[in-house]
Amino acid sequence: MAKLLIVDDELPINRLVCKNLTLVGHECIPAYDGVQALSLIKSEQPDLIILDVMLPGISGFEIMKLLNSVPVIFVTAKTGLDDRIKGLALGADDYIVKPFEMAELTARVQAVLRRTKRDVSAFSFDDITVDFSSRNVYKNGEHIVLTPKEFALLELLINNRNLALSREKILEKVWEYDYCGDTRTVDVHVQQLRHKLGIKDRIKTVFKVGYRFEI
Amino acid sequence: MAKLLIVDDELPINRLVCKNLTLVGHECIPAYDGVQALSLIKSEQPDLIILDVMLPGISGFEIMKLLNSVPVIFVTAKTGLDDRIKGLALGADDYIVKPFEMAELTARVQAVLRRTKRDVSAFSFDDITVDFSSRNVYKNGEHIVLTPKEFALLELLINNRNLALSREKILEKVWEYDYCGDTRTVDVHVQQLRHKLGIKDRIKTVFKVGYRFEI
DNA sequence: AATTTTCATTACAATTTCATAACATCCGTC
DNA sequence: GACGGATGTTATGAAATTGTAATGAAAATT
Repeated sequence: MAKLLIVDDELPINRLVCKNLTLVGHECIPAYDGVQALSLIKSEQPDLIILDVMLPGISGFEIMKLLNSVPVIFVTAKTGLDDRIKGLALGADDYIVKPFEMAELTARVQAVLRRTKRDVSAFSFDDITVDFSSRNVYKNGEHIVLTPKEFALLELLINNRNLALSREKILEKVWEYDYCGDTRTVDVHVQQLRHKLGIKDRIKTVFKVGYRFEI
Repeated sequence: MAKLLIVDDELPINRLVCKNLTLVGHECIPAYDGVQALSLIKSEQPDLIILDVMLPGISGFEIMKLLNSVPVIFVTAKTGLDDRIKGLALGADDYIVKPFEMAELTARVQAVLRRTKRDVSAFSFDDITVDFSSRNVYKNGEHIVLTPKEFALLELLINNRNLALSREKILEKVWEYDYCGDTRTVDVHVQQLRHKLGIKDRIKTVFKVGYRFEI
């Protein structure tokens, strides 16, 4: 999960990009012109900027000249070679030409985030942070040690937050598919999670069904 | 300026790429198939690899899976979205589609080299210094002798610090790609590193998964 | 060829995980 | 409020996983 600044003056495109990148877990801040972008870069300190070249007022190229260390993916309608080279020469981390497929944009975003080490595939709620890439969990900055089953269960709950998960479903996903154990096993692990994380009301019991992680 | 490995089985293209990149001041080493590429990566330790996907023998994708920290620019004739995403997901630093203009390739090479500029030929933590260029390790100024496997493992851990690395991933990267050994081998080498470097708590075990180097 | 070094494998010890059981408490229904 | 089933809580021992040291084969060096 990373904080992204989406700079594009075309409202529908900006919306679409934001929506898609939010869906894969990022926080997206839209900006619709160069001046707004510069101000948001200062105040929000995004991890990555997706920057349209053609902007009212200050152009994308000029914005990039003012940047220092923030990674940038350039977006433009121009397919001319000069523009691409200009973008890369200015220090862009990547370049994508309109019209582009959303899948390609998200792939490029992930690639840039990975190599600039700015991606923190983490999930936070209350005073708890779950870092999936390092498999660490913190509560108030303090490290919480989870066993493999506990971590897998927490991961499942987070990925299906606000959904009621049946014990059977949980068994199927966290344990082996054909595992034929007591469903009470699930209960015990849920209690363990509640205890270790100190969250009583986030993991709700759905009577006669299973559990639901509410956020 | 930099040492580049050009991997392409089509002789004229390989020649052309080499020629152009040599003209802008790089040292170019050509490779014409996957096996040759792997061997040259080991012996020459290039700063950047330009990698064609379609190769006789081992594919470009498979080569990339085995790489650790060397930057890669993918070259392919396929314009399909899947291939592009696959390349980026595997950790490619850039992607270029045939046929491409030489000016664009050289621009992308410069861009990748600029942002991967490895000014850190050494890595230090606690009382330990790891010098990657000379492959020396010091603890309190005292020289620590590491075997090749141990050094490769340490390098992998440092390059992926604060990430949970699975035993399979470690085997894949440090050992040969088709090596089919006991995963306990990884454990033994990790213990050896912990012992030699005198770091017990830096290399954490991630139960049921593998290890994580914390810094 | 002899010596040294590297390293995969093995066996066993130490540790961790986790399913189960046993009992306590809660919930909905009557 | 009483009942029965469902869930919360805690403890325990077996099983799985990892730590450790030793061994001998293979590779590298002399």
